[in-house]
Amino acid sequence: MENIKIKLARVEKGLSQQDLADLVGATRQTIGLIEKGKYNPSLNLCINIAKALDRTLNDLFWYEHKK
Amino acid sequence: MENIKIKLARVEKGLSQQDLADLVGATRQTIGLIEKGKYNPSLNLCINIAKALDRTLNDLFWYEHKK
DNA sequence: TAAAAAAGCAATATATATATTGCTTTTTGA
DNA sequence: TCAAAAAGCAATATATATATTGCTTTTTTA
Repeated sequence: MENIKIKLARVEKGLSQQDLADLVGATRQTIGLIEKGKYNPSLNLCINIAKALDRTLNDLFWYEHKK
Repeated sequence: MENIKIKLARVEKGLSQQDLADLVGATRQTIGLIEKGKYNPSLNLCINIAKALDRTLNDLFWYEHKK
């Protein structure tokens, strides 16, 4: 499923996918696919994205999983 | 650097590396290297580990990064 | 409403996470 | 204190995240 949280946080900061990609040292395509929920990104990339968007891992990548 | 948080949470639940590996569908070696801080695991694996240990991503993988 | 910017899509190449195997060292418990 | 379990280490194999390139479609804006 799409990761709407990243897209929202990104747009909220007025960044394009390319802008975010540059900030985290990734590719526009990679960012696009992560937002589309078609990737299983590495922890480091997740952390870099979170920092670039002033969010935490939980904010962007954690959903309350029912026990 | 070592990820002491995972090791602590794992031992706290009385699990061996092999036990945790089985729970998350990974290998003992992979768990060991993650605990040693020598891996850049995938988001999915991080999420599975967090769920298996009843923790969140932030609990195990997020350090307060100074701005 | 048209041009520019942003985003989507897809194929191939490359880097690296993860598995597998086998052995050694450390830790634990009877 | 010693045997068994757990963890460390290292080499090779495999799967997959990510990059690269090029083109198309959608969105934005003047």
